[in-house]
Amino acid sequence: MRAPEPRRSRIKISHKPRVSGDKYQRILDAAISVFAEKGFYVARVSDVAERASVADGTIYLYFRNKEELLMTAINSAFAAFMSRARTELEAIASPAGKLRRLALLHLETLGSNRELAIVLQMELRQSVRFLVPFSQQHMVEYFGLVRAAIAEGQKQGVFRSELHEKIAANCFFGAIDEMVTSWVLDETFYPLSDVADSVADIILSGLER
Amino acid sequence: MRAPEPRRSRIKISHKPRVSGDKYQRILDAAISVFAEKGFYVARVSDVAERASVADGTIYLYFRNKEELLMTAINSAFAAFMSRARTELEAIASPAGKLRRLALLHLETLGSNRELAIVLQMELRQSVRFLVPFSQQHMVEYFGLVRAAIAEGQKQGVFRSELHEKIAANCFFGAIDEMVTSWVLDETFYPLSDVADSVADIILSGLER
Amino acid sequence: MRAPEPRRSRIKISHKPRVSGDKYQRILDAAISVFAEKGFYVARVSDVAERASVADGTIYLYFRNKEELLMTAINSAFAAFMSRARTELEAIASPAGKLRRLALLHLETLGSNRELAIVLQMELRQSVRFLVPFSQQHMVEYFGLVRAAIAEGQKQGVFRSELHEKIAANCFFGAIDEMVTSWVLDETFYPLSDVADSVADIILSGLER
Amino acid sequence: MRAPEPRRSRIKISHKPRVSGDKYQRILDAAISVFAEKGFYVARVSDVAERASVADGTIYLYFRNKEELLMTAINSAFAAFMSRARTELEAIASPAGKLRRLALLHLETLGSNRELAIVLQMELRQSVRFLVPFSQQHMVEYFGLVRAAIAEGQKQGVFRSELHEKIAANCFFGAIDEMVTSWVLDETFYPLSDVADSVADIILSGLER
DNA sequence: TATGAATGAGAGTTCATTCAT
DNA sequence: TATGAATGAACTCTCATTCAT
Repeated sequence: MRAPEPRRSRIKISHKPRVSGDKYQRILDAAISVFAEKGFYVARVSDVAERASVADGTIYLYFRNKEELLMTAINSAFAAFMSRARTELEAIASPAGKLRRLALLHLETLGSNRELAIVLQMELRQSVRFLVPFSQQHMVEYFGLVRAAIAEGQKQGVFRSELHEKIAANCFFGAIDEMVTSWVLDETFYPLSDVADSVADIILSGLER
Repeated sequence: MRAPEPRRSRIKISHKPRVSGDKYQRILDAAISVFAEKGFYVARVSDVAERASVADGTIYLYFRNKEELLMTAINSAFAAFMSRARTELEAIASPAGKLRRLALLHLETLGSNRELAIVLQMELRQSVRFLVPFSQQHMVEYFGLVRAAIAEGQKQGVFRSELHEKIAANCFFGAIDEMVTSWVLDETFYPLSDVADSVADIILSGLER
Repeated sequence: MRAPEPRRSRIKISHKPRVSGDKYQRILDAAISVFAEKGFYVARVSDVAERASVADGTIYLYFRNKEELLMTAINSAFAAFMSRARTELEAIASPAGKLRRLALLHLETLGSNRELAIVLQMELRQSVRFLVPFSQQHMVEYFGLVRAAIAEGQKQGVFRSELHEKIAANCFFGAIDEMVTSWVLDETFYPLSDVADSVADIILSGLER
Repeated sequence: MRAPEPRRSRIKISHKPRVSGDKYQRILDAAISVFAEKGFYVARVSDVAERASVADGTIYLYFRNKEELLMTAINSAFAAFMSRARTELEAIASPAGKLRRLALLHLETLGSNRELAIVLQMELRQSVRFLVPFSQQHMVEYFGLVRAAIAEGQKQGVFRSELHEKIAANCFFGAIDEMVTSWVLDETFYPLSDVADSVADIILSGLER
């Protein structure tokens, strides 16, 4: 994902490496960090600016408003995850293997970026309700991967066919998601990815005939 | 839970039936309703007052501030649920039966009170992070019920003993929780309790040896 | 014109004399005064609040925003003038007498309230262009009085009938208006109403056959 | 009026034809246009820059600040008008003829440049109050022409000598000015210069003995 | 000369909370 | 107990101006 030109600027061709790209990413990182720490509504735009070592006004060169800053932060993180997930899952044949891989990927990704995990657990949920359906789209995509694997497993006869595919997907996602939540709230920062196998084990046992 | 005296009241013995209890509960109901609709931060105290047909200032006779209003609303709802859950579970012997009953109770309760469901899904999570550990306590209690049932099942040999009890509890809770979330976000309001069996089925199959 | 209830308040019946009316008028007066001194755009809302001895937020109990504050200030002043003008002109039979009276009234009113004069000279003009056609309406009414008198004079044969009524009205108004402007800009505060006769004399001589 | 060197330019002798003059004038034109459209305070410097196809910063090479940009724009337009007016009036002998010519010139000039008319009607007035007495000077000069003609007419006995020369000048100017204002606000863009004769007729009749 | 990304002071406005009634 | 007008701290966002390139 390329850092865009500042919003107000007219297009210009520059021979020197852009520094703005740097700023754009710094603001995004600072946003994740600050929103994770304080929550979207409690965080002030100037907190983000300060953490990004940027003037308040600079943020508005890149983002229309505070909300867009949150959305962009969430989306770019989510998009990166989905792109990786899609690629990795393609290489795996068995539905169970796919789900197992997805669980690991999910927990690894968030387990290695606690701030992002917090923002996704807390703010994404809010944004799904209130803000643009933009972010809802990501969840739909994610669930798409899960449901496809489950449906395929049912067709192949390895998963119980009497289960409703959507309910099963919710159980799968919910179980993983709750691991993240409890990890986020936990004081002792054990490696989140360690539990991936256990979770996958329970859910897959529940799905398999 | 008893409706308390307004905070600032001077000591006074009244022979008239309390109308304050009425107002107290109306404010609490209005709070759930408004917070569900707009979210805690977007909702204004005056919105709650208006929905409760009460003056803005009246709210501060019963609650120290906006935050306490949220906490109290969440807690009173949660306490009611936990009290019922505890009672009902006592009457059930088998660990699997307990979990099955809990799933149904959880989904029935929230499925019959959408606004409450929304507040718990969205605001409880936030409050667990930021506000008093007060609300965290409830979660701990809830998980206590789940973990006790799982541990008992393992001791009885009906649940696989190699599973980490806490992880299993997370899977159970997460699966149910995600059903609520997806129901809350779903446009089509199907009866949430209908899925209780399916969810319990998947998770229990995953737990049972 | 009655001072309205604060905007946010729910209707309430009070037996005590309202103090808010006091505040409403104080804010309006302060607005005229501050806008006269600094101009609408340079004046800060907090300047108005300070001059009215009121908190910043109080202004927003009575006015939706800064612009509405200006509009209301202008309109209430203008409405008072127009109401008086209409009444007085009714009592006068001859068209020339009416115009002469109007000139005096105009110059007396503004000459005795320099701040109002400034706001009308400077801000009304702007508002006529940019803001609601609300304020334009007032000008149309004023010109209505002038044009009616001119038309009547032409019908009676005392004013030259070859003159375009609208152009004549513009000359009349423009001459008076310019007297106000030059008085507003002048350092020496001579009584503005003193020049009413001279101005009326010149214009009426120009109109009469 | 010569386009000056950009303010911060280092001394340098250039053999190439000046393009800067081009930019200087483009900025001035853009300023008139944008200020006419939005008003001085609502217009942003970047609006002017955009309309002049120039970078924001470039404007500050030629003008100290936004205010100076307005003042210069007004002054250069006014100066051009005054220079032409002075020349033309010299060639006319009779005071009445001079005033008649001035009315036509005024209405022709503004009638053929609506944007300039708007800026002068709206912004000049403001600037006369708040900004440098710089612009006031122009008005004084203009009035000087009018008053000289009136005084001369009184000396020659063609204008009524009992009239106060300054009041008469105000009537003359106010009448013309109001024609411009009403034309500016009017939707139907009739030729402004067409009314010059009528206006001059009314005022001169008022002045003549 | 020219650019436009960056700055940051400062504006309008909101709203949780108070307190006189 | 109850009210709601009043408060003012604090927020988001704008935009004139600067300066490194």
